[in-house]
Amino acid sequence: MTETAAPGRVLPHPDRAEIRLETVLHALSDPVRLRIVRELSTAADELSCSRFDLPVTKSTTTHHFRVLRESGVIRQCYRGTAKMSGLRRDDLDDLFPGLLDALLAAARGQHARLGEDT
Amino acid sequence: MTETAAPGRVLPHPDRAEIRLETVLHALSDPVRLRIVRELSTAADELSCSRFDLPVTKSTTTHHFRVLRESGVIRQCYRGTAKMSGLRRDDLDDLFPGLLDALLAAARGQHARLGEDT
DNA sequence: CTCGTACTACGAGGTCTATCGTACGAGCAG
DNA sequence: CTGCTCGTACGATAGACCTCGTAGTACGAG
Repeated sequence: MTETAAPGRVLPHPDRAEIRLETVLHALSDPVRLRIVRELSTAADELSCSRFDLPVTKSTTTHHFRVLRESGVIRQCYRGTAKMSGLRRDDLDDLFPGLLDALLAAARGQHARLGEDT
Repeated sequence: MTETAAPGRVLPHPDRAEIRLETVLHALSDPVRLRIVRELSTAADELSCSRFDLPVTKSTTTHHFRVLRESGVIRQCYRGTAKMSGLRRDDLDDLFPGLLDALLAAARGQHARLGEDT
């Protein structure tokens, strides 16, 4: 196939320089999204959206993944019908050194402390 | 006056154990509040609300300080008519080790990079 | 007591967000 | 081609949020 990709099959991401701290923090201030990021961080590779067992419908899941992608927290691409997602560690570490690690540690710590779902 | 204190003169703060990461991140996802915290972090001591020159009205300023206090990011107390505010470094460092420093570094870095107001 | 300053409380307007349901497109297995 | 699964788009709704203006309370100075 010579064409680039099917329409709607290409996903817009912000450039590294366009990533803003407030937007990232806002993206992570939602419990569902924080949980996605936490699970994503433990996975060695990228994960498909359907790998997650979230307490919301599929529509809402799509919405949350988009917020994460548009804020620059994750990178997404299609692989067949599956949409793979992975953390943008390199970009985030470059922009905000140590922030992602501290954030993930805090998220895991709180999760262990309060032991909510998942 | 026989009553304990004037109404509204006592400020409710969340206990350390009640501070939630999502709430903290949400509190810091607003540019005005992030700026308050950034200025607060450079001050050796506590500051009064009127020390800040924010691009919003006083009503809105009160609102933002309350969000920060109720999320557990800052501690506030009255000193005469002035309301003093200070970061809850000890509590935050205990709950989320390294997070506050990484956050402040990220905020300063972005501020230096983009050079917005203030 | 009176006044000025510092901050708050309340209500309103406009915007954003999270959530859902339903209907649809893209790819893969028969 | 026919289904099946994965994910999207769109519309709707209810709630939260930022902002403001006005009116009011607490404290200290004169």
